[in-house]
Amino acid sequence: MTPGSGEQSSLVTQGIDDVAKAAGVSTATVSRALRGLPNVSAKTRQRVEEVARELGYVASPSAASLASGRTRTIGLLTPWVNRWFFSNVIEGAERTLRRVGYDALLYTFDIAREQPRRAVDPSVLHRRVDGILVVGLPLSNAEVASLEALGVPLAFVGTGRDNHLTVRLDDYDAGQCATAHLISRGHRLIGHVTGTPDEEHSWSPPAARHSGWVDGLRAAGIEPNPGWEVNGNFDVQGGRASTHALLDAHPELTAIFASSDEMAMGVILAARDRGLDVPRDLSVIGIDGHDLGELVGLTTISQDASGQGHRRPSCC
Amino acid sequence: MTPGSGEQSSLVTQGIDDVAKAAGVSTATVSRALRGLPNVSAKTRQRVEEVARELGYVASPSAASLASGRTRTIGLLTPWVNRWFFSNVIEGAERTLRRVGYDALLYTFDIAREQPRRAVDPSVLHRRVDGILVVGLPLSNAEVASLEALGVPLAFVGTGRDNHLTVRLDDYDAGQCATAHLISRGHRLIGHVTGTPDEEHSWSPPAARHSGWVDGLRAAGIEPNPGWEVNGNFDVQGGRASTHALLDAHPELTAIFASSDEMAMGVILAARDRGLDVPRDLSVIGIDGHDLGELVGLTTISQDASGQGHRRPSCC
DNA sequence: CTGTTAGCGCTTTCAG
DNA sequence: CTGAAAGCGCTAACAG
Repeated sequence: MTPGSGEQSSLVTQGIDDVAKAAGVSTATVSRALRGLPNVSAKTRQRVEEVARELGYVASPSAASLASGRTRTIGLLTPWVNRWFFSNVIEGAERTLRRVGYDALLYTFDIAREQPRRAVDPSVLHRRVDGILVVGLPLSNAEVASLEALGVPLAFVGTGRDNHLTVRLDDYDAGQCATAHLISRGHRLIGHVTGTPDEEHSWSPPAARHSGWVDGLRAAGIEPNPGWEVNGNFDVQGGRASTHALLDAHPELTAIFASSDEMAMGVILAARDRGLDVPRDLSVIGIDGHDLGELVGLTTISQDASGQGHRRPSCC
Repeated sequence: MTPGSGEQSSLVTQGIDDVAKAAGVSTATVSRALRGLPNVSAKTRQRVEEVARELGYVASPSAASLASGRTRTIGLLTPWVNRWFFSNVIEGAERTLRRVGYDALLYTFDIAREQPRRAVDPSVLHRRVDGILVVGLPLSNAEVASLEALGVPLAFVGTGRDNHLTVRLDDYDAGQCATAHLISRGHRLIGHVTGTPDEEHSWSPPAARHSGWVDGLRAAGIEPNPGWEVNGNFDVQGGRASTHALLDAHPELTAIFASSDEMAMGVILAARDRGLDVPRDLSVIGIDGHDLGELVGLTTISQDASGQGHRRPSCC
């Protein structure tokens, strides 16, 4: 017996030869006809398509990949799927990819649990994808290099440097804008809840937003106190816990700029825990445009996340 | 030239033969050694592993799939990824699958936009996955049958009938419980915001929760008024809009049970729009255990979504 | 325990 | 425009 010949119990799977035989043409012609290649006469193509439909023929993706070297699959690298920004980008990307005939393979890397997190292992992507979309995952130079060594196009959304295909917010600008907004409302003592900060990547979203905050304050003649910033880990509970720490140390703060809406909601929760009224006692601003922001009176700088997932140029 | 021989520019890709040659064994032995099969001596395995590592060898998934008939990939079928329940299940499932060496392929079907939605097309999954996990997507009998015809294991989370491998909440019970809770607080005029209702599937989560609401009311001697229920489309804005319609028609309602936390938040937004205080003027209860529920004083019946994604038995 | 060998089911030259 | 044929890179009998 040869491998792989175990027939699927409930289904007689048709191969390209069956179609060729039934249509009275060669397998090469079937292949060309079904993939819409030129060099096939209209009537031949039509007959092949008809026969294929009758037989319920669907090409084997593994066989096609092996023979062609293309997988018609894009790898989605992301730290989380259950966060607002990420799930929206992923959903937008998957829909767009499927529309153009590509599959979306999901790879998550939890960057919050382990610090420093384990490096992205490119080997799982080896010969498995035709392209890689990195969603909101700040990578080290070594990681980028290892991904590039895979020899497939690499694109970024929400993070990534100028030398790559990138769709992202101007994070520096957003941070500055948020800070300026609070200053315009009369605040001068403005705290900052950042995501996972890492000194290595000055271009990562939290780092850029942080710089925006620093420069926004300085532009108003305020020298940011390093003690005014805490790490909220990009989630609600992290934002809440870090805000408590922040306000314990600096009860004088009258406003807080959080790097994401989810952390901003944590800030609001913490404020409530402490009996503070938002925005009377404490103003809060975030970044994202989270659907639930309105529910809690959150001010936010919004970004079109699913649009960003969509906007990725197809890589072929 | 043969197909697929286009070398990746930046990388000389090693094949199994290179490893075999370098290790002084046959390709079959390399294959066995690297996959951890028995019938390989410890020292041979060790040498093969070492050589493979040195050469940076990673097997081609398409070649392995074609030869073995297995893809080591599970298809995740879901209507959305940007909703609380779904993203949590997907994230849990992806992590668990990767840990056991499986890839997660994402397939979304937007069931809200089109009514009735287009049927799930099984051909995209044909020979592409070793198993299918349906996440919160109520399928028709015909769809289930077409998926089963693929000849791979099928599992459900959040929906699915008893005759399948299923992980889900007891939705009927949850609906009854939520209703009973409101009744115990003295409410008798209790509205219901459901998700996408479809008469065909009495076992779908919204339908079962709806039944729980009906029976919960009846158990207290209250006859549910069909006008007390509206469709909130499982999202915040849908919950909000439908609540306005509901309260326009039935301002006498003092409590609302929503089939999901996201819709419940929409209910709260609508209440605020109308100047109603929650819970003084209107009590609201949802189902999910959404992280943000606390922020708005939402009562909820929680379910461990990422745990449900994890709990799927591996299919091999 | 290990090697030999025949495919898995396609795609792509190359020749007509 | 179409067919023949040679692989793509592995896995799984089978024989030793």
